[in-house]
Amino acid sequence: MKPRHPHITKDCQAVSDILQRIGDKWSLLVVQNLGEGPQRFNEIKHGIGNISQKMLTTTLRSLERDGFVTRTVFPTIPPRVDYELTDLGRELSIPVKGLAEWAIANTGRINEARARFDGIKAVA
Amino acid sequence: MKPRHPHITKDCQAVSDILQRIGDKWSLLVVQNLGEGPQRFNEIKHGIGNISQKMLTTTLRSLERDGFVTRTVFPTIPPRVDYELTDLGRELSIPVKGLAEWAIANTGRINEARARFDGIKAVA
DNA sequence: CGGGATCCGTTGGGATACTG
DNA sequence: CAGTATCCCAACGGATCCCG
Repeated sequence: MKPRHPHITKDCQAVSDILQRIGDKWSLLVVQNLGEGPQRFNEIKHGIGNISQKMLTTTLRSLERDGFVTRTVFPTIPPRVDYELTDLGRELSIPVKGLAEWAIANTGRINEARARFDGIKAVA
Repeated sequence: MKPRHPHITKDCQAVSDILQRIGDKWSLLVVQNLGEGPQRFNEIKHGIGNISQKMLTTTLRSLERDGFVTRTVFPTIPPRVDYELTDLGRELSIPVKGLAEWAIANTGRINEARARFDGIKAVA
């Protein structure tokens, strides 16, 4: 009996699950931008730079749904909408920051490995 | 002057970049499985359970390219191929583990937030 | 200003069949 | 056993237009 992986499968699926949420093309950029404090729609948009309005909307809705950000509407003319990280969002950003630092520190090694691999493939 | 985000954009893109690699549907599952030691193709496949052979191949190639796993072929009949984490792969698994533990611990809160959000939407 | 709706190309990923 | 090759569908994501 005694399988080699008692519970890691379930656990890892939880991780895989959350990673598919925040690991999309924009979620982390948005979270990082909001880490500086509440921001308006276009502030985030300009902070990121090349995100389409559609994807920013979609991403913000998704983050809101998962409880990572709050959305506050001021019924003024013109309308104003502020987005802000929740406690959950800020907690999430902690382990993410750990991964972030590793990523920043090791981007070079990954690119080297990739260049090496592609070089071998090209020769072969 | 003094922009609100001096360097976080670049850094965050590095993170976003790596997350798009290992944040796909299967990479982390594979890494976790290989964390137990070297394994053969079908061992990994069965360890994960519902992954298609195509995606396992693709995922392993990708991880190999980025220098996270090594691929060792034994030219026997029938052929045998072992996959194993590299040092880089094991290093990566450390911050990932941090995120993993957070994910496992907070899956409930995310699901609650989601149920709440969807409940509100349904009423509205 | 902050979106929603629509169209459309690109990519991810599963099923199946074939190969060394 | 460990792939490769092909087909095919669904989801992602950008562009554009419209609305309160």
